[in-house]
Amino acid sequence: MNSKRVFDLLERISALVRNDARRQAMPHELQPVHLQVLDYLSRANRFSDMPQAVGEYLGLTKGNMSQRINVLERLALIRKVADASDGRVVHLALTATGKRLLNTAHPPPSWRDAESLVSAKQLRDLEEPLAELMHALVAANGFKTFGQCKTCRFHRQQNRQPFCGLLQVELDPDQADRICREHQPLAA
Amino acid sequence: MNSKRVFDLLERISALVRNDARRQAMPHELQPVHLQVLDYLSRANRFSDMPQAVGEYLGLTKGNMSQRINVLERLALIRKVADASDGRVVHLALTATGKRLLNTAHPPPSWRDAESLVSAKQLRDLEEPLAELMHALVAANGFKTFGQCKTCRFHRQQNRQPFCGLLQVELDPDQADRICREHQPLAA
DNA sequence: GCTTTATAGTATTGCGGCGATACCATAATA
DNA sequence: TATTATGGTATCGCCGCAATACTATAAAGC
Repeated sequence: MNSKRVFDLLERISALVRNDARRQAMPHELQPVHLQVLDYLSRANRFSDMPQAVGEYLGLTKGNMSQRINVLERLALIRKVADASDGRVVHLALTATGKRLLNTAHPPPSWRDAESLVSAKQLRDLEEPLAELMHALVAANGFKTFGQCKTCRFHRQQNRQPFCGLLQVELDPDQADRICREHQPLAA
Repeated sequence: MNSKRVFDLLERISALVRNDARRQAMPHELQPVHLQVLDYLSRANRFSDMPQAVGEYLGLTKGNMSQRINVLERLALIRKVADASDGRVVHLALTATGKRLLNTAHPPPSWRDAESLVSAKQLRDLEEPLAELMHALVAANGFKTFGQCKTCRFHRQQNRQPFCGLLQVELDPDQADRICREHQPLAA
C-alpha cells in the first residue's frame, strides 16, 4: 500500500511550497491564497473570471472570495469590470501591476531552485499521473474540472472560429487556451 | 516549460486535499494542521518527537507549535512526557484516542476515493519523482530532510542492533523505521 | 565553579484567512 | 406581478500563524 506514501509526499511538498509562498508573499502584504487567485485569473476565460468561479476553483466560499478580492483590488492588483448583460456579475482582470507581481512571485523561489535540481525527465514523468490523480480527486469531491477550454467535450470549430457547444457562443481564439469553469473532459 | 504545469497540478491537488482535510477535521474541533501533527508524531522516532522537531518538519515556528500541541493535549489526543536527561525537552506521544482519530481521519476521504480511481501503476510511477522533487525542495529551502532512520548515511548495525553513528547510540529495532530529524541522505 | 551563551518551550499580541449567516440586487421563472 | 434563484457583499467569530518577550535548563568559556 504505497498510496499512503504518495499522500505523505504530496502533503509535505505542498507544505514546503505553501510556506515558501507565504514568505514570498508577505513583503507584498499578501498571503499565498492571493497569489493563487492572481494566477487563476491570469488563466481564466471570460466565463470563469468572476469571484464565484475563483472560489469554486480554489474550494473556498464566495464570502471568503469577496474579501480576498477586496484586498487585491485595494492593492490595485486586479480591476473589477461590470458584466454588460448581467448586472449581478463582475469580471476580474489583472492590472499591469498584478501581472508583474505574479511573474515575480509565482511560483515561489524555492520551486524555481528545485526545478533546476530535478531532471526534466522526472518532471515530465510527473505530469500525466498527477493530472489523473487531480481528476480523481476532483471527481471524489464532486467539484468541477476547470480544464482548458479547447480540451472540453463541447469545444468545436465553426466558421474558422473556436465555438462553445454548451453555451452556444463563438469564442475569441485566445479564450480557447484559457481555463473554463464549465469545462467537461472528454468521455473516458 | 512544463515545470509550471507540474507546479499548477501540485498546487491544485494540495488545495483539494487540504480543503477536504478541513471538512474532515472540523467535526473533531480540529484543523488540518492538527492531523498533520498527529500523523508526524505517529511516525517520529525518539529524537524527533518534540515540539520543535514537529515545527521543523511542517515548516512552522515553535511558538505556533506550542499552541497546536496545547490544543491536542487538551483534547487528550497526545500526551507530554518529560525527557529523562534533559529537563528542557518534552516528548510527545499519541494517546489511544489520538491513534484512533488519526486512522479514521487521515488521509481524508476524498483521497481514499481518488486512490481507487487511479491505477496502482500510476501511483507507483509518482513515488520516485515526487520523492526527488521533495528533496530538491527541501534542499532549496535549506531544511532538514527528515527521512527514515534506516535510510540515513549514519545508520549502521552494531551488536545485531541498529545503531546511529551520528548520535552514537544504539536504537530499538522499531525506531529504525521511524522518521528522524537528524536524518541525512546517502551522498548522491 | 561561576558567568555567559545557547537551546526547548511558553505566554501574549496582532494580523488576517476562512466559514457561517444574514443580507442586497438583479435575473429567471411561474 | 410575485416567487424563487443566483452573484455578490457585510458582519461576526474562530483560530492558525508570526513576532516578540520571557522562563528554565543545559552547555561553554573563563
